[in-house]
Amino acid sequence: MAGVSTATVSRVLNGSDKVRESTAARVMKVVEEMNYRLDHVARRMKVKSTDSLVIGLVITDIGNPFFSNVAKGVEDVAFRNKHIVMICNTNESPEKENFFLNSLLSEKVSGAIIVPTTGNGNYSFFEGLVQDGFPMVMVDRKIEGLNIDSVSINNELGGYLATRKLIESGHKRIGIVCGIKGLSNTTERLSGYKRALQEAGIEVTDSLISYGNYIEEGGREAMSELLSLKNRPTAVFSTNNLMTLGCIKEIYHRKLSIPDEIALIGFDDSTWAEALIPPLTTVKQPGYELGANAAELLIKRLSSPMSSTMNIVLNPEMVVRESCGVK
Amino acid sequence: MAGVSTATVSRVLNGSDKVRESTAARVMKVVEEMNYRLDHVARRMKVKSTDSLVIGLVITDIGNPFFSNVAKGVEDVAFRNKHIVMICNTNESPEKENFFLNSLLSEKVSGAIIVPTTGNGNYSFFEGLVQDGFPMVMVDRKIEGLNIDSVSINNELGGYLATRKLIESGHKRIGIVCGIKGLSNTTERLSGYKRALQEAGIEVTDSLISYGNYIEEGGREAMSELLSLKNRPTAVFSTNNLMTLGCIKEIYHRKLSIPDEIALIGFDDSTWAEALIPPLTTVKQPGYELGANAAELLIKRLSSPMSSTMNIVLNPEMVVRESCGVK
DNA sequence: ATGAAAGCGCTAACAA
DNA sequence: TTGTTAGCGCTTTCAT
Repeated sequence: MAGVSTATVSRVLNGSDKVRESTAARVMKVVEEMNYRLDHVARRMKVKSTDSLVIGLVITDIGNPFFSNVAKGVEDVAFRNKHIVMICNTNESPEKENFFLNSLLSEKVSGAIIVPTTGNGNYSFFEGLVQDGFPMVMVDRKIEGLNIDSVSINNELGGYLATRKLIESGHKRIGIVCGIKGLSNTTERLSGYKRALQEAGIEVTDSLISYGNYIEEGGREAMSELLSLKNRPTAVFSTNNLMTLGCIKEIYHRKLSIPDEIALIGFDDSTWAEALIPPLTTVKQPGYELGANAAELLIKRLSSPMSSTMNIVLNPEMVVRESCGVK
Repeated sequence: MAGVSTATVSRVLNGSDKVRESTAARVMKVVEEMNYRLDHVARRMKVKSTDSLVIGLVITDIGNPFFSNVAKGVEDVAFRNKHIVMICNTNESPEKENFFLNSLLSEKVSGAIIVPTTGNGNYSFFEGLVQDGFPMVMVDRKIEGLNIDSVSINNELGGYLATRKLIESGHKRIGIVCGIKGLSNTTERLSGYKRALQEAGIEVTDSLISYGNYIEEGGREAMSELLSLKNRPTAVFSTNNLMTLGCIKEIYHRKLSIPDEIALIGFDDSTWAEALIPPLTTVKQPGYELGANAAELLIKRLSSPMSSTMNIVLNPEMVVRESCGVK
């Protein structure tokens, strides 16, 4: 319609190369007029897969504000780089994780950002993808032994800081509500907790360590266990936001007062943490930054697949409010 | 490799047609062995676009728990139907909305689920898409005059119920913190508020109506305005969860007590509503169901493009806790 | 029940 | 600077 070949149209649309200005203008005019839209799917058949302008994001729970912030960070950076993102929600199921990754591969996405479901379920599958050179970056959780980019927070430090804060407030019997056994961040937060105790000369007591699987109901049950102990803790460190909500509900249920009868520190500073009474002391995890950094890392890797992998570790920060007992 | 033509492989992989069992088995064996994966992109070049197995979701704020629940609902239903979803986050920007919709079209998605940014910014654009037969369903917000599927909640009823509850608790000066001017749900919630007042013979006072743009900071400012009134309200209805958080922070800041000095009802029952002191009374919006229904509607439409459009309206529910003053 | 072959819309190499 | 053309991997008619 513009009296030029398809090749020229392609050149104009890709803003590239040496096309005479007048020709480009003529093409663009027709493009506008007929509302022509490049077929991105056909394009992806020719272009190398790192140029697909689509990236995948596989997360474990889009309903969790922490992860939805991660998603927002990914989204924003992707948009700024003209990429679009396919979000998949695994609900911690390795089967769904496997299915989604295969789908993304079939979709010829340029790469993927992944919060792995468990430490090992799909290990050999991941390994194969890495060997095939599929660009991936792990976020929030790592898988040991896999040489790929990752962005995570210093969970050990987070666990340490929270526990130390509680110790500073005079507590000696400090319980912890852990997440899912076997996940790197669970292990790390727990080991930070232990380090703080040991440093203060407090013995680590097994019965004070409980697990809540990173969900609200689990947190409530774990807190219930802890509070049912004959010699119950005077303070508890809950290692994720959903479980913290469960903990709080259990505490209210038993009509105990925070922080006098039971001090509490959470993990993940959610918008609502400040609105609680008393306002919740938490370890702040920069979810948005986590996502944004992961997306930047992935997009960088697309253009330089050979550069050596890197692990970015963001430091968590204590947000001291009132639930831990000292201002 | 299996000694058959590509046509036969295609038939086997699509589980269709008349292929001899033994042939199919032979093909599948090779597929497994060589880890063959169908190229979904190439497939989409041949198949009609309603069979692409990809749908788009364009929402305004993935960081808002309400919308992330919507996304989760969409995701789950999509997965069950073997679809994958591309999520785009507009941040209420009509430009981004326009860009994303074009991208989705370029990606040849089967259809899209959309939370429109404003009542009219891209109206004619949407209209064009509808005329071209692009399957869309609006969720949460509607655009007047567009004949397409929608899933929303009865916002007017939500506004009415909340306000009536406050009236029942004996309040006569009731403020409202509205969302973004011009959005259908803002208007509807406000009109429910007015109806309840009128029904009770209470005059609608302009100074008691403020706007907070559906964000936390806006909610805080709106609440501040209301509380600065010489004759301030004794109760406030905040029309979304983020603004409610802002309201609460402002109330704490002024050291007022809920519900004695100021009663409060929120909109959107978030996980944390119950953990506040006093627990927050809210109008519960079924975000997950909203998303799930929208996805079901869209997927149905893909197979029957001609059936008449429908509007699904879900009813909100009051969750009475303590912040409104009566148990 | 299976194969041969056309063609989806694009980009890139080569030619002019 | 622009055009010609091959071919990306698949599905689908039409033959066989």
